[in-house]
Amino acid sequence: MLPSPANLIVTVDVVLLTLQDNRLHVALTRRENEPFQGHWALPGGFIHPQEDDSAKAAAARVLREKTAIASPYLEEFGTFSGPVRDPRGWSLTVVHYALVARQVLSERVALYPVETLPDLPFQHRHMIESVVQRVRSKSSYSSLPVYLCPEEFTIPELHRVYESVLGEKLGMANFRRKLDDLGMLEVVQRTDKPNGRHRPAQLYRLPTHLRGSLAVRERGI
Amino acid sequence: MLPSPANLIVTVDVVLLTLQDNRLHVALTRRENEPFQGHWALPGGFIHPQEDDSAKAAAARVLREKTAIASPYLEEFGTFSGPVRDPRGWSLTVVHYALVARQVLSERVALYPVETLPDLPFQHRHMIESVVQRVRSKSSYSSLPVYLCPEEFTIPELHRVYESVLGEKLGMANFRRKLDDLGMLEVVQRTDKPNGRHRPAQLYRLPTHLRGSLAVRERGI
DNA sequence: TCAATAGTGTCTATAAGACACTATGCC
DNA sequence: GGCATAGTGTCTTATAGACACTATTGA
Repeated sequence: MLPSPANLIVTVDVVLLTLQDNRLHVALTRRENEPFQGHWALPGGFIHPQEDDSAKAAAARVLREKTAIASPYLEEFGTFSGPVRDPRGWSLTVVHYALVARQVLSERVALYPVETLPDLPFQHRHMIESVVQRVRSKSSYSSLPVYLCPEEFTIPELHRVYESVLGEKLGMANFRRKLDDLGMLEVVQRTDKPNGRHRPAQLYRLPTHLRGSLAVRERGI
Repeated sequence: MLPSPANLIVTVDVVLLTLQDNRLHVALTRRENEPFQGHWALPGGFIHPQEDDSAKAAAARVLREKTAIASPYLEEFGTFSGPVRDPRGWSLTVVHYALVARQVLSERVALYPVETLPDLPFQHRHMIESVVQRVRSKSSYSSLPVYLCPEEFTIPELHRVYESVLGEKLGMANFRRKLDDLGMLEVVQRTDKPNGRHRPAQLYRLPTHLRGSLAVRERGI
């Protein structure tokens, strides 16, 4: 058996999601090269065997290079492959997804609401829709949405994040019971003065053993 | 940007699972080529861009060629990649898994209990263990184990299959309620005479709209 | 009628949802 | 004290598990 043919195109793509105005947005960048030069597309690129220890490492590198973001949560979603999705020939891409809190973005990055995407090459629209579905599904039984919050957050904040991602109202009392159950909260003492004219909420962060990973519940959020 | 380097090895592997004596077994084949010629390994091979419409199609072809099995359920698991897992160089493999009812196997295929695997190259052991974990997890809230049954099956049979995969006892009354809830049963009239000297169980099959896919429950089996 | 397995009805325990209540901080 | 948001207690309802019961077949 011979090594795999040289005409097989192997890339990684990253679906980077964040919340803006309580709605999921995806980060798109302008393509610098042909094909589709100048078009919006997912941040993506070739695997560099000399630099990358794995497809996931390649995705992290590509994300860093194209958006200057290092996400605390990055996971493989799956592959998309076939003879027609890239005009250059048979291609395979390993799609990853990442979640970050809203933050300052470089000028070469645009955020689009996941419901109203522009035309995108390489089946990127399909990838984004599939990832969003997976993220909604996983959010319904895990701590995943915490990665859409800043490092320190309050329960009311996290509550709004869950409601935004899932698109439904969640009772606060049950929500707290389930967060307890997930063991995903570590108390943080406030150092700053809260700003409202009302009772300030307790600050929390993700405990060390959960950073970059998920806590999961059998019976949902 | 240039096409991806030719020294990148891209393959597919298939973890084919079946039940034997109420225990999960994985199908292994003898490698025909170097490296590791003659060793047991997962059925796998290169993607053939001329023949294969996708990585999944490549996996189905490889499975057919190496084991003569066409599984009713075949799904992508994920990728394994890096510079060291294949002695020939940086490699990426798209791992798939398939479930079949126990059946006659060609002589070139051996079934090993997933708990007692031989030494395997290419991180195949790790892949099998990860897939088994995923299959157990998915079985706990979906119709997945039905693909370990023959096309027509009884509820007591399916019950034993679930118990074997999950490794725990399940109450029959609840089990039936949940199967109903999944909508995964279509009544089949028996044509043959049942063989025991006791009440024969009703035969069922998967309804057409579920063949090759899954029914899922929010609250588990 | 018996043996053996198939299949059901129902009681109890647990967890989810709803919602009213109390707590706390700032003005 | 009043307002605004944080956080809790508790009642009701839905679902899961246990287990005893009935059903159906062949001998």
